[in-house]
Amino acid sequence: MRDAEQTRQLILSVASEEIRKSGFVATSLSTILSQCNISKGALYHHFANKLELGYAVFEEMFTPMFLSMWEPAVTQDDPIEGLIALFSSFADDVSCEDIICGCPLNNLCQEMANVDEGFRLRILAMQQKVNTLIAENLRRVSDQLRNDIDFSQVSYFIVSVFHGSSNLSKSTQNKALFETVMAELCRYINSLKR
Amino acid sequence: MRDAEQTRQLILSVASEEIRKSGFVATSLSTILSQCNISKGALYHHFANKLELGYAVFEEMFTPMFLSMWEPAVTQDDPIEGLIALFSSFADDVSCEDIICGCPLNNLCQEMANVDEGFRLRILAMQQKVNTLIAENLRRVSDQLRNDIDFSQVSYFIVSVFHGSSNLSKSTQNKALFETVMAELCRYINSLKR
DNA sequence: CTTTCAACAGACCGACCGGTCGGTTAAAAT
DNA sequence: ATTTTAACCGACCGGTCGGTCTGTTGAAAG
Repeated sequence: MRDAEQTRQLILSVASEEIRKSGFVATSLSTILSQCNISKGALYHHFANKLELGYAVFEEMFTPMFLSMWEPAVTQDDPIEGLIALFSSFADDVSCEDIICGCPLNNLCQEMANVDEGFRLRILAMQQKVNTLIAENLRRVSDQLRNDIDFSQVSYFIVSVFHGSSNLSKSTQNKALFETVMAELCRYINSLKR
Repeated sequence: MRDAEQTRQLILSVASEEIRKSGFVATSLSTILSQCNISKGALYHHFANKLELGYAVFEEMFTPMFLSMWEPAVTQDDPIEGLIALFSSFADDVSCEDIICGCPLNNLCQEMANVDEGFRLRILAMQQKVNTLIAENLRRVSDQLRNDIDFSQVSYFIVSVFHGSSNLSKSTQNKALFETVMAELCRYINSLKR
């Protein structure tokens, strides 16, 4: 009957979904508890406090999510085509609900970076990891690209567009705006080729 | 002695600064009251509730701020040079504290667009106004630009980069990253020329 | 001088928050 | 069969929040 690890995973799963939808602060423990059908005692048996739960969600749920999104796109033979395919398919496949929620990394950065150092450092590490991932894979095919490219700069630029557009789209509640910006982003990425 | 309008402006001023720094939800009325040295009765004499205060801050403080930032840049003779000058000077002049706070429009969009319809519609209107402003002024000089440009798309793209980069920079707590992305943005804008 | 009312003061309220703690239960170890 | 303890329960706590309401005050109008 009792399975501590399963309970822990249930908490992480429900908490990550709730944080994704409502943010960290707005997510109340009581909401998580009722969705999990567990008591407050159970939650505090597995996590020291709300902040530690948030860190666990970031590390065990969000981090794999980010990497599984960016990594396949840039590690393939042609990272340029990989990124274009990623953004194109993203614009096609993303649900209206996802648009409303936005990217969890971007959301948490905005909400928590100034509030909690633990979150800030985790977010920073993740951003740098993504940036390195993109930059190094672009450098890998630098012979196919213009020779005036600052790979790190371009990489941060790309991520900025992605996060900025997903944020902009929150006010329209539909993905039309997101698709528009992604189209321009693909055009930009294509212009990196020599 | 008593000056109702002055009190109202004081409240708006303190509230806008606090919302800019901490967001709408995290800004408590007690903080505003103590900074204004007024009572809760005074605040509720001028504003029906916290939400109405937030709307007033958006309309009377933030909206003029946004317009005064974007308008002069694009309405000048050469909007391309205007935008580049804007982003360059912004990267130079912005304080570390401003970076940490981020753009109020972007912040409110992220925080409130999914939570309150009143905020969402106001933010949406502002975004569309800025987009129209940029797009129409680019179209004005379209003879100097490439002929394959979708002005609205490019305009949303530019704003996305700006907001995305100011958000990214929150995790680093310094403006180096912001400067980097602004540099790439200026390069992108230059590439619009024919 | 008196009246009137906008402008303000601040005690108070219920709701909700994260967190604590003593008690219970189920299952593994002996 | 008994003991032990990890896993879980849920009542309770202090604190903060937005919001209400009664009362006071100052200045303008009559």
